[in-house]
Amino acid sequence: MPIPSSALSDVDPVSTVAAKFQSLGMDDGDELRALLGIIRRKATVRRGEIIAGVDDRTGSVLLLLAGVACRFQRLEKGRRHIFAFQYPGDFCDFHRHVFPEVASEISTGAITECSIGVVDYGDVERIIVQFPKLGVALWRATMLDASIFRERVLYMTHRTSLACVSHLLCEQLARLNAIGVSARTIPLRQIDIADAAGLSAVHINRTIQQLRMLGALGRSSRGVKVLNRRRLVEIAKFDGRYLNMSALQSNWGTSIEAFMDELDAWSPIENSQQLS
Amino acid sequence: MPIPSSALSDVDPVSTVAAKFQSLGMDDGDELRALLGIIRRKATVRRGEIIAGVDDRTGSVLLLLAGVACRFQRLEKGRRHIFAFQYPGDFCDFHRHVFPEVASEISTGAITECSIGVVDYGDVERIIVQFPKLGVALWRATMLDASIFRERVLYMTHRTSLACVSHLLCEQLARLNAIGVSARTIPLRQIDIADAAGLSAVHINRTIQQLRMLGALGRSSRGVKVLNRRRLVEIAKFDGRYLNMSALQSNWGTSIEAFMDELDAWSPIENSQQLS
DNA sequence: CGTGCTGTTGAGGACGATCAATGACGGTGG
DNA sequence: CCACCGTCATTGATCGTCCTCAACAGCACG
Repeated sequence: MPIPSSALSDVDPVSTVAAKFQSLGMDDGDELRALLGIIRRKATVRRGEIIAGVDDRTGSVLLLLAGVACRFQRLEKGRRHIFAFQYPGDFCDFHRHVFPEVASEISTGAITECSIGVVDYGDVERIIVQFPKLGVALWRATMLDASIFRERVLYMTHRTSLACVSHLLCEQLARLNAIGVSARTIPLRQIDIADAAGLSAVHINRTIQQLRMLGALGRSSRGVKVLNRRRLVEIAKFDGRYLNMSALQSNWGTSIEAFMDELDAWSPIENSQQLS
Repeated sequence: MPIPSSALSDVDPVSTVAAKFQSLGMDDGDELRALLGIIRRKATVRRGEIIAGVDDRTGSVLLLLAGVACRFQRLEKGRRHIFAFQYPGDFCDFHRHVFPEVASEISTGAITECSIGVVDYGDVERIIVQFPKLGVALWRATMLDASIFRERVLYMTHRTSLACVSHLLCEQLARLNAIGVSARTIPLRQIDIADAAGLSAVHINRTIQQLRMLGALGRSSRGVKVLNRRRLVEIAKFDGRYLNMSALQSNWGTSIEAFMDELDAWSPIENSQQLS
């Protein structure tokens, strides 16, 4: 039985960006080539560092090529709110160039070590004029972000922490899956989950322990280890359609059944303790 | 002393759309004329009715010309989550045309009687190609929506209900102000506020009573009556920069001081009971 | 081999949900 | 003109979730 499991640093940038574009409704045509063609250079950012800070005034758009990043805002008392997690193929900071007046407080940080592509925003404007469909695709990317955020807020507001956290984890699994990464460990600290879910780290810890007792999660020194995706999906009542990721994996979303079958094929249930 | 107070049905569609476009970084040039030129017809929707439902499959984009609308999603048990309030000049349902796969569950409803302009989405695509700057402006409109939503979520997650509700009300005042409406009554029911803030209607009621005792609000049979904006802004710690509404009123945002001075000039403090 | 970050556990308290009933108001039809 | 009814606002009481503070354990890293 093949266990597809590639680390996040192994992803191929080109195919990842292509997959992302496919999920935005573009085929791999001239637009994709044009976009890839304007990547000027690459950079590496270490875990915990800022990729794009509040005060940066460069004309560069950043495209995440490997690793996991997050868009966040600092609040008073040093707290942090994470609006979005970002994976290879995602643009980190388009908002800062398209509408800088409005998104001024938002930074992007590296959750794991990240590799990023640097693109000149002027070049983006140029190829948007050349390929109007590309402009619409980038617009759609913003709407996809909004959709993901809306769904999270729905869970934050109207569900228990158990559903909220499990849903958040399902989202990460789906997005990792969409870029060809089938790892069972999600590289997020409990603090990251807390700041994204709007809950305290203490409560996240207790919720994760509940999910462990339900057999969905396991223990892991760094990151969250998923033992049983099917159970996680059940607990979260996860329906991935809002992610529009039919491109790489038609199993998520359209048919939960097929999705779960496929998952269990390579994700044996190792642990099934009951919550007493 | 002049009391500028125009009802929402009195707003002039053209100048309102123009103001909106200005806040998106466009000048009133050919793009605006092109956009206004493709409005095919107008329609009226009564209070409480659906403007754009989940299953509507028309090729028409709707542009709110008068009234207040909201973008919402129905949840189980008949509950409703309001993602955004919409005012004249706002597009109601671009997401449904630009990225229908992802925004499928979202409807738009009329909070007050609404007048809407109907635009053919094909026409929009056509003039976007003709005026690439217009495409960017619409992209920016989506980002502005996202910014407003982010700010609300920040308050929902990290503040008390008092700050959350007062902030929500400040946002509505600012947006009304931006389209030239200086009414002191916000046409939202407590239920609407509850569904937007993610709180129960009962709790909203108690929070509003607190704001009344603090002298910020008054009583009103329908809608929320604002007695003292300055106090409301203080309570909310409202900073309107995230709305990017420098166009019509430079007083909001850039300088809270000037903003509050200007407000008090025409918003006399009628009621200043103390919270015992 | 320390040192700091991350995860874990306990106890107490505050905020907001829920349920249920009542009041106030406006619109409608007889 | 008045009776009726539905919507919206209001109030009280109880309960649960999650926060906060505080202390400690364990691991990774230098």
